[in-house]
Amino acid sequence: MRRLERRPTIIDVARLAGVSKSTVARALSDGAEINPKTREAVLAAARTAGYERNHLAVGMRSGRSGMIGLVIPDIANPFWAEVARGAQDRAEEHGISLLVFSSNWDHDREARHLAALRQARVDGAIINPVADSFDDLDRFGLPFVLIGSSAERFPETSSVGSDIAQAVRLGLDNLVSRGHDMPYLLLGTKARIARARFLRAVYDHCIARDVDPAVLPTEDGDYTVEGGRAAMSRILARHPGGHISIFAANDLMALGAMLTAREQGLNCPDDVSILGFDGVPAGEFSWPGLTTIEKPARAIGRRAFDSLSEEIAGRADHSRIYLPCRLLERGSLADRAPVQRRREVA
Amino acid sequence: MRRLERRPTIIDVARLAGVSKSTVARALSDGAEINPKTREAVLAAARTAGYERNHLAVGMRSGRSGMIGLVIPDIANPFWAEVARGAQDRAEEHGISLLVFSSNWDHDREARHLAALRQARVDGAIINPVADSFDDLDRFGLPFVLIGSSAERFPETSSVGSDIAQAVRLGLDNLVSRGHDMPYLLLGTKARIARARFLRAVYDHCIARDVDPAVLPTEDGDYTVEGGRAAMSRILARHPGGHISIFAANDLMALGAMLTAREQGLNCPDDVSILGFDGVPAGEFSWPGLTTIEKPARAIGRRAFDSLSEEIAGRADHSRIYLPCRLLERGSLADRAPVQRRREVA
DNA sequence: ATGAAAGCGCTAACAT
DNA sequence: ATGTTAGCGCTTTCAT
Repeated sequence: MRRLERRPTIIDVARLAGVSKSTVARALSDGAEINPKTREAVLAAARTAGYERNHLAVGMRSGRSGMIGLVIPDIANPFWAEVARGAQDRAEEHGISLLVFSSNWDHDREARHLAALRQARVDGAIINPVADSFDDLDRFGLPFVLIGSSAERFPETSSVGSDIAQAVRLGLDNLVSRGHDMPYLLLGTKARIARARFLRAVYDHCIARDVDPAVLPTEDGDYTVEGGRAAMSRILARHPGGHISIFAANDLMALGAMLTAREQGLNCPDDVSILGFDGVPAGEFSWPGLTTIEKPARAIGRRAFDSLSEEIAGRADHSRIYLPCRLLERGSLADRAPVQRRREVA
Repeated sequence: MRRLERRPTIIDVARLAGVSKSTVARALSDGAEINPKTREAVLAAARTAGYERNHLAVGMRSGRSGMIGLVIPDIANPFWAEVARGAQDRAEEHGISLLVFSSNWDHDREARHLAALRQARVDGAIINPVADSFDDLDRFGLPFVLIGSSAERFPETSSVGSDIAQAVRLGLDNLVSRGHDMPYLLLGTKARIARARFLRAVYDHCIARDVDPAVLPTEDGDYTVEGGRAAMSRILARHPGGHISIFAANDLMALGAMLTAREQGLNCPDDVSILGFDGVPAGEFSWPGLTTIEKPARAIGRRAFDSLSEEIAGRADHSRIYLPCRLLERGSLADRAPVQRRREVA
């Protein structure tokens, strides 16, 4: 492996192997018609030359860059980081590189990122759109797969997300089986699709269980710890007394509610039961551990990659995939015998 | 903006603007000699043509792909996710795209990722090497910057990390000022550079404070929650009685130790004081909140990008940067008046 | 099964 | 200040 100034190209390899450069190209590409013996010889020559394929040139000529984009709100958010990890794992298995962009819930940044992806000539993208209109995505012009709740807005597109309806059923049924009444719903930011999906799932479940959805006590949050604390304060102020059950639309609000409850001298789970939604790592270390519904973040990333591969290959199923969530029982939910129910109004 | 089958190229723009394609190229590139008026006209033509630069072609011709690589152990780990976020933010400001790879602490995967980066013709890379030899990095052949503890092994290379010595000083001094004796040291995985750096910083600090480092009680962990639990059990078994102070080399072990202490009926911070290291989000929600030393993860990512830019530009400072950490006081450390010290042996 | 030749979209001399 | 020309490294017809 001589140290060259110039990096070796297929021409160098061709010379070394005593063949033409098209033969080298064929040896390098997978399904090409070539004599196995010549291929071996070429590959050996490539090895001794220290040759490495120039993906820029390959991409330019073949129209396949071997890269895909991932556009998520925040790579530092544990949920999205897990999604990224799943996508990256799968991409790696397929020899695909991943370009990662954080949109920061900003419409303009997202648009710029989509443009950057196009200019990088990625083969496709996995996107959690903050855009409320289809415009930017429509203009995207490349194959893509949507992830997360906002996918709901784009019915014509392949998407991968978690099964919110199943998740809410899981949570509510667990609460009921423990002898709880309908919990306070700690909702997320208004106008966010995720909020509407959560609420609709609760409503559907109520109707299926013959409960009047209108009686559901709700409180607005904004998916942050602080929002959870504030909402909890308001719940405490309005609550008539007795055990309080909370179902938060995400873990951060649940954790915030737990902090505020404790500061007010309330014990979780004896006085307050809190059920979260997401499955963030922090829920494992709170006291008590946060019982929550875990979204399959990494699996979402993996499946999104698979769906994107289909899209790129042109096998346009345009599938909408909802992955099931699972309940993580950790101790923030009280076990209330049905007999005790009366006392809770006291 | 007509809908073309073929994506417009500079030739289309040139035709539309009535100039040659080199003029278009000049209008598009930043520091080129061109009449401002023609540039405007060309840019306008590009806009109406719906032209978007092909970065693959640009990269191929100019030798600059406009992409850099980020190789970290695990994008799903909150610390590395923050680093990634910092690097991505800065990259975005400079119009650079980020290729992200998780090495999973695996030597072979890392080597494959470095090869992939070379083949993608990235302009450079930010790397946390798991490699214990310089070989792979030496062969890398592209500008790069090291991040994290392992950088210690490669003195000739630009690196960005946290100032462990300052961090340890911060923690130990705080412990002393609260009236604690030297704490049990909960160390990380043997043979990991990070472990040695931490230990050396403690020793240095001891010597500076005229304490015999040999008396330091240590316990081995492996940077995981489980490792922290196991180590805590051993500490509990060997501890003669009285208040226990723990200084863990990372937050996960600290959190594990906290869980075990509570399970053994010990109160934190009354019976056990625990000091962590990292600043993971979970520490905010434990009970009590974990007092810890926060590493400037996002800033490390940002600075790493800046250093890499220097390397790429050829301004080879080969700087070693250590960013300061800060103490996050959250309640897992007891305030022990000096007078109380005697009781701790009781 | 292999080689020759054309060209992907762009930049960088070199002319003018 | 702008145009002309020659590739960057590769894939892909089209011959042979």
